[in-house]
Amino acid sequence: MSQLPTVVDVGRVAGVSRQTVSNVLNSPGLVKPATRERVEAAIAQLGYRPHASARRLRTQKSSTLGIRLDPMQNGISGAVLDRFLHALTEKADQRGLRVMLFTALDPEDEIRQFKRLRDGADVDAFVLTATFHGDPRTEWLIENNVPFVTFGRPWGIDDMNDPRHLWVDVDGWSGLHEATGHLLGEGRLRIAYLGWPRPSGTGDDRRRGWRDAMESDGRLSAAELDALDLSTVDGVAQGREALQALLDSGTPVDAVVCASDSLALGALLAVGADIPVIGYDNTPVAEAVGLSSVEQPLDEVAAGALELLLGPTGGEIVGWSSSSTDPRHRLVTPHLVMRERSAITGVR
Amino acid sequence: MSQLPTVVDVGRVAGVSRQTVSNVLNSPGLVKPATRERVEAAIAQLGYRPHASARRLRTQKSSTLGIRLDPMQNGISGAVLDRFLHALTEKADQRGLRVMLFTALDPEDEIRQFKRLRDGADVDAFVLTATFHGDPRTEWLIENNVPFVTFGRPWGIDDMNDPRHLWVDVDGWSGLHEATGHLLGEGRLRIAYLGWPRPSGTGDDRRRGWRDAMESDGRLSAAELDALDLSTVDGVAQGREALQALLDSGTPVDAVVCASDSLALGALLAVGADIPVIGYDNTPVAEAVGLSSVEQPLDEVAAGALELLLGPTGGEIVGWSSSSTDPRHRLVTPHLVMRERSAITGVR
DNA sequence: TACTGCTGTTTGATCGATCAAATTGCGGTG
DNA sequence: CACCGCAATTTGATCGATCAAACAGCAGTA
Repeated sequence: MSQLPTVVDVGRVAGVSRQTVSNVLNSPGLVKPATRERVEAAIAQLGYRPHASARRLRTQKSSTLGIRLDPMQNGISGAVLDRFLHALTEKADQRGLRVMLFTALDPEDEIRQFKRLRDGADVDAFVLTATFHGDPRTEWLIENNVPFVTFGRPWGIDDMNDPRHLWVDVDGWSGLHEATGHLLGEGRLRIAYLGWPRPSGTGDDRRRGWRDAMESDGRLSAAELDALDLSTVDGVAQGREALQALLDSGTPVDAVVCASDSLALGALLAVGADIPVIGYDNTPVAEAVGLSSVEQPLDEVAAGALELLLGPTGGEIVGWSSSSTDPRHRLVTPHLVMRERSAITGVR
Repeated sequence: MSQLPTVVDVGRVAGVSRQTVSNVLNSPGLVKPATRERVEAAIAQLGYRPHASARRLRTQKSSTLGIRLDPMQNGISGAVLDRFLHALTEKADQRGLRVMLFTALDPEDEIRQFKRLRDGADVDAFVLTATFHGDPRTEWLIENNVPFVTFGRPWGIDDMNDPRHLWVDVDGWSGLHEATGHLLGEGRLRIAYLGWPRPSGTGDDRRRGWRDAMESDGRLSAAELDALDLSTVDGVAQGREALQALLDSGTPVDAVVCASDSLALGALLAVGADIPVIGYDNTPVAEAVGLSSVEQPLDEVAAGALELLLGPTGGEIVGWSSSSTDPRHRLVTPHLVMRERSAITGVR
């Protein structure tokens, strides 16, 4: 007992050869229906499972994605990566792929890990998060012909449409545009934007969403908008200070939209309950304190990443050269989650 | 070019056979030093990496740990699991192990995944989080002789010392005991405990830490302690309400210690800036708002889990039957992180 | 009859490593 | 000098699957 069954065992029970069993699993179309049923019955009877390592050795494919787990994302928003990771694992599972983790100290070290995992045939594609301009990682992957997809668009103009660079991203512009529009629709006029210092790919994109919504509303002048456009590094205390400074300057504020939940929480502490604040990322904290926020549909992001990598249905990683008509990237639209702010309301 | 080098290639360059190369990698003691150096030079020159799948096929070991990524931990504290995951990945890397993720809908489904991953030789040990009394998962793993370790002690009395059940946990009693002691040392007397409803393994353990510290202080009666002992389901709003109710009842409170950062944040909102509050888990939120908290040393937990599984140094998973003198579990002591509460102070 | 074309199935070789057994070299001993 | 024991290294077999090519069976065609 106890020895796991192999294709040979299944073949013996079903009265066919190894290869036929293999065909039932991998190319069912080749096998006569009657035979296929017999084999399938034998598989069920023996509880046969293909031996992943043996298959990988032969096919030189691991059916595994590698993803770097960051040492600790910046404060509150780290949760976003984790939710993405979960969504990715789930979607990958559905396609028969596994997700393997690794850590790295810096981009160079990460490249070293790429090499290690690729050479050991541990993974056959990578999912990257948080790419930046002139990222050495994507360059290396492209040069070495390793399939990958990034969560986050490449912010350099050249890279953006490089067909070898697959990417998925959330449309921050749209998120802030919607949030701002919602507040305008509620009759708020002087809506401030609390974001990060320029230049910041994601940050500037979100800022643009706010600004465009405000400009198409048209009631505030460019100068007035400039006054409502705040920048500070991410953090609750920083957000609070930035907004406090604005209020102290005497500028009236009807509402605030933010580039992150950390900033939003800070803003909330500064403005109190009567002025609506909308954050970004819809982190657990936002939910906990009842803060409205822009939710990134990470399920869609994960599904999109896999679709770019594998095509709409497949479970085979073929690399960027598959079909030149396939889409190369996908922009996912976030949506607004409005809340009553019950937990913090009434604090002051 | 482009074909990855194999043991044969390395052997050719070094002027030895495959097996000698293999020995250099796996049993260096068998190889004459001079030969070993030649082989190592060849390995470096060719950039040789052993093919993980080939090795696994032969040895029937995957050098991979499986861990379930939960659908979304309860609110704020989800971050704890994520930090553990990171620590685990890092420590596993150091021992040449990989971490593979999977998802499951419920314990039964998780067992199905165990089977799948084990049969496919994808992983050879599992790390479980959040075990509960009479957990079918640990039972299945024990019965089927699959090595595993849990983060979280089994709360059933029988299971606690089952030598086949390896576990690591954080000493919540000690964490609350220290937090309470710290506040007592600062001259606070009427320290409330805000925790979860009984019965809760972790929750009751933490409560006991507070209670023991208060009792050995001795200045409050049992009845007074009972009045300061609060229970509510986890959440910011719930924590705030529970504490508000206590204050409304006229009971004076000098400080609050909590079973979670969510509850602590709620408490903080209820009591304001002058009364110190200490949370649990030291989540990013606690850091963001400047809340004191009990930090779980997840590095130690992860390292401990691997040590139980593999022994102090090894990279081989041997299962629970290794040596009967090895330790079966480990209790890690958390430590207090005190903060000034700069972000929330002054809100009221 | 012999030959072609097709479908369904089987056999031989292979992926890259390790295990187990065989082999070589060599100093020591009766 | 033949032989033993030991250390260092090599050779043959194997892990479980898939690929590539061969093969059997059968219909259609000349």
